[in-house]
Amino acid sequence: MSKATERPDVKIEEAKDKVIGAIAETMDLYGVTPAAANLYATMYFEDQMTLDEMRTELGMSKPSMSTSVRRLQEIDMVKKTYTRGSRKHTYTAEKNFFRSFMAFYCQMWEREVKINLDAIREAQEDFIEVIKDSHSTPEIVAKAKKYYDQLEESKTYYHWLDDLVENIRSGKIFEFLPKEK
Amino acid sequence: MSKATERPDVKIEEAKDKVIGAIAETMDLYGVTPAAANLYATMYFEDQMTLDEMRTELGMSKPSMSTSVRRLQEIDMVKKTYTRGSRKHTYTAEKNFFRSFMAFYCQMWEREVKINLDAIREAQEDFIEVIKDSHSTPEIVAKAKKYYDQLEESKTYYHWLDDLVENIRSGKIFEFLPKEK
DNA sequence: AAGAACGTTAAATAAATTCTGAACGAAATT
DNA sequence: AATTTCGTTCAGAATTTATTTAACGTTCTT
Repeated sequence: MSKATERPDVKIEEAKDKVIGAIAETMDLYGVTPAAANLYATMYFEDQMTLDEMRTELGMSKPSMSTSVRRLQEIDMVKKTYTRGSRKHTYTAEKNFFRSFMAFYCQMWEREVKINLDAIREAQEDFIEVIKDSHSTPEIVAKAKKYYDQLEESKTYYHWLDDLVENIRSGKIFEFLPKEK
Repeated sequence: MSKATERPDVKIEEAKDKVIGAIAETMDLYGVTPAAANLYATMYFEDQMTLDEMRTELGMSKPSMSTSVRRLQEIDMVKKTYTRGSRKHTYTAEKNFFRSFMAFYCQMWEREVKINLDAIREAQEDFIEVIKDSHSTPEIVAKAKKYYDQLEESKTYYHWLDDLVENIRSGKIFEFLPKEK
């Protein structure tokens, strides 16, 4: 069976599937399950979907769709939409990849900054105590100083990352890197 | 047993462990296994390590260290170092987080751009064929046009991402976002 | 108020990853 | 050449993660 003689409606679905496959494949970077990745990619071509539509479209269980769509909402790649009349919840995919990018990475990077800076602050306090401790041998003090400085140095990176997040959130990044070339 | 009366050398190890825990925790974002994350975080405080040192330090098997260190090399977070005299391979962790950041994200984003742009190109060709196909009904043609335009629109994002990668690789990003504030 | 429609939770099953022990191969030492 | 050292590959075990079936609670409909 040759592709050239294929019915147009079938050909459309196959073309969509190529893109759906690519999006889903690269979404592992976003730390979502395959089900969630496939779901988002499928929704990318749909206006809005209900849980039941998702289930029939992807051939998966309803709880699976329920948890997947919740995860996608957490990273702001899917929004719940109000549809009057219908009792079923409807959801739409964020189709603007710039917004998906911004929402996801800002969230993740902020988490990275917070967790690491908190740990660094605690550790640096400990190192200072060791340095001031009269029981510490000169070797121990030297070691503590070395680690303290290494952490101090690394803070530059986390502050930079924080700055990056801010510039992405505010849209200022697009002054430097315009969307259109 | 109170922390205040703790021996300095023990206190140093505990302080290090706080940071090791934080780094390892946030490294899930980098798509590495827990073993690899722990290994990198441990190596962050070491000059260089051999496989056997890793094994004893983390209390894991040698094959596990071998695969972990290979994965870390793939994303340029660990480099193999030549140590004369020793037959054992030695490895050092990339301690400059800017370089880790750049290497990892540029690699991942380039992959995302390539996979998706390839799929988009193929799909757009298909949509054009459908549009030109005399067997296509007006509804089918309209649908194909809609999808074609949606993909065309999304290409802006991938080109921007490609541009971002380029500016990170070249270091030009730091003209806009300096490392030191 | 009873019943149906929805979505979620919980427990279980299934699937995929990760890790280990054993065997292997290459390189160096004796 | 034989033996040891070192790193990797491979097959299986163990753990974790993802998914499903079944039951539950809520809200709407009649």
